Amino acid sequence: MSRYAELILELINQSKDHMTAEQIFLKLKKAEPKVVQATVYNNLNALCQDGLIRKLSIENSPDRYDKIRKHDHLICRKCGALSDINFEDLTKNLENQLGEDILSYDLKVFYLCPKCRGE
Amino acid sequence: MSRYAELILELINQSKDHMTAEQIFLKLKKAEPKVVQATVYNNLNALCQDGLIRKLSIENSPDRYDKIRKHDHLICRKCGALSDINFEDLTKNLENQLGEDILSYDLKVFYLCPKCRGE
DNA sequence: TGTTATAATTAGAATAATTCTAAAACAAAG
DNA sequence: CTTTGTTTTAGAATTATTCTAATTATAACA
Repeated sequence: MSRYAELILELINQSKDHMTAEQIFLKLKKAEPKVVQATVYNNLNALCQDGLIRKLSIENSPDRYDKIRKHDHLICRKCGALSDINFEDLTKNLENQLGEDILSYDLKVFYLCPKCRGE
Repeated sequence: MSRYAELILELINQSKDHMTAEQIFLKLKKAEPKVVQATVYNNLNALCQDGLIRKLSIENSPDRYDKIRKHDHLICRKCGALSDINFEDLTKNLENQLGEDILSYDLKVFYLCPKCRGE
């Protein structure tokens, strides 16, 4: 694995945020001022291919990159705040309904976060 | 609702596909040769805002637009084929786990379609 | 060590998707 | 008819991302 790929993987695994490629680039740049955007994109793609991170596509926002450990996402419809949550695993349930093996699933749950609800 | 908005809404509601803005534009153009891409984007955004359609963001593909009626999506990891499926409604289940009201959820299930599995 | 091969990185152009801007066309209301 | 507001247009602009070709770094080995 390439030098930058390791650093990027570490950044993603250590961050609680769901960073865009741009944010990852800026963060990496602090430690490695010579790095360039294309490198970040290349490595992000490679890491996705290798199954070490996953890409999250979310409406009206650039793609975000996330650790691979299985979890779901909770999103505020109003302010867009995105957080991790662990709902009970649905794999078996979904397989029963589908009647076939599933590889994975992606669950986003929309609600109003306390802050936005309070207004 | 604007002229084109109605036509676009109808196209989406009548199609079984999950069309990109580009595909909708091309389809609409057949009936309305003067229409222009920006108009399609404007109207798609307006329709989303009004809650009449929904936008689907899927990794490595432009956004797609879909009817609003609640359903889930089944996606082949290999060929990317996207189809609708109705899994049992999870709202109550998720609300129990979350302890709060949810507005909606978006569930994508990945598997290998029979064609790709067969290879 | 010098030579060759391979992989990683860079700079910057190119592309794709989408949005913006300002003007033109259209529609409705007085 | 005018005025006012909305919709549509053309095309430029922006954003996110990928591509290309050159450059640099790394490793393999004669």
